[in-house]
Amino acid sequence: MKELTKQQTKVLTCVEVYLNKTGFPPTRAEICRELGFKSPNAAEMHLRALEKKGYISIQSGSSRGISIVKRQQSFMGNSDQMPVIGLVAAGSPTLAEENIEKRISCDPNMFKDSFDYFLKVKGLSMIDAGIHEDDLVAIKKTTDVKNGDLVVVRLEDEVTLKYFKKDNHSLELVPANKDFSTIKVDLREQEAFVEGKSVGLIRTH
Amino acid sequence: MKELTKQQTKVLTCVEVYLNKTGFPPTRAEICRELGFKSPNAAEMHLRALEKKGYISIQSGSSRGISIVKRQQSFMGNSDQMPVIGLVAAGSPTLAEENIEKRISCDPNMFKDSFDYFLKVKGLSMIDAGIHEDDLVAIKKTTDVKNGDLVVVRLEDEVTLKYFKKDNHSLELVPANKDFSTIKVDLREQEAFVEGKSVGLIRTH
DNA sequence: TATTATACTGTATATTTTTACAGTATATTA
DNA sequence: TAATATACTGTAAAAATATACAGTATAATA
Repeated sequence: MKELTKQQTKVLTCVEVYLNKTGFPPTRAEICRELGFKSPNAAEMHLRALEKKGYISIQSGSSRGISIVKRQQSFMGNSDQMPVIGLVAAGSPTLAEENIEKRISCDPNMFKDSFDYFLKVKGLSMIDAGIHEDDLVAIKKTTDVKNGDLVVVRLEDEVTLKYFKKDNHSLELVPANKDFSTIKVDLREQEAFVEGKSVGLIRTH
Repeated sequence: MKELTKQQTKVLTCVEVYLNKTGFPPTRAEICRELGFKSPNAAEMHLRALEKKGYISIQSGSSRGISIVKRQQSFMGNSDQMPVIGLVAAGSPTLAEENIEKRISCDPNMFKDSFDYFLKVKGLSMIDAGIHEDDLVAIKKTTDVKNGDLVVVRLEDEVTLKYFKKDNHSLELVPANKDFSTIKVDLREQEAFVEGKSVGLIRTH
């Protein structure tokens, strides 16, 4: 399979996302709107290139006649088997097979933001945020977190789910339970690794 | 979900098959060709009926703007567009199109039990159960509920989400918030309709 | 028996959409 | 330095498409 240029990749992704969202492919004009092009011919040319390289096929004369031959990412019909990882006291929550308790069939885009895995909550430290033991918190792997975000942070071998509050060299990991106390870290003395942040939660009744 | 007529079923299947084959939905004319109709209006009418009954949604003004909401056959690892209904103070939470706030792509079997729709929570009456305002509670339509279940009950025009507790003729709807009081109903005097029970919850952070 | 729902045909038109053609600009390769 | 590939703008016209309107026919329902 021939390699794609940067813009061709953008267009292909745009088509995939649109298809994922609406259930039907975009028109040339819609691709332009999405990617900021001002001429439908811009989209047309990229689509032709994608067809020539075998990534899509175009039904000539049909509106929205684009079908994707080779997907970049596997959207897998909207439903992936998302892994569930136990929030173990020790160690980083890795996606290694032995840490995966089970998998749940659901859409990685069911929340506002996409996510990578579920973390199964242990303990009651976040109970006042409505987060119970055994709830599954959807975690997006990222280090881009803001104060107030619900984050997964690793301190040495300890992994914890808390509210994030950082001020210069001072990091505070704030629980939502008055019986627990805030974890305070001086980042000049101790390292802290942000593993990700919560984008949602699911609970089985 | 309302039942389909024979011809509506044919049209829905035709759309699914076409989509499966080509990757994009058919036009009215193509549906006609496929099913032997001689007027595009025949297809149009059936599509309108399918939309009204909630099986598809039609993007008005867009060519091939059909997306399938509810598939007839369920495939493995299926992902449906599950409706989200606002918990309005008055009236039964019906699946009529005007009550559907939006739809979320997810697996109807992602919880232990299957479910039919999401109910968007209003108010704080269940806060101590970790159920917050705007949480989406997955509701399975059933009247088969046990004491202690989290249920959706309708009393006259009032719909409420509470814990279920029934003893002979006495029904209690118990909140999880000390600022709210239990609703007590004598079933010999007032009717109560169990709309369904919660099988799970999702929350977007 | 009148009314309503289902299930179409047939036509027409406004709108959407594809797609061709004529250019411009820039970076890379020969 | 010329040629080539990438990456567009801008315009326009032909074709595809949605969709409204006016009918017809039939079976079920009130």
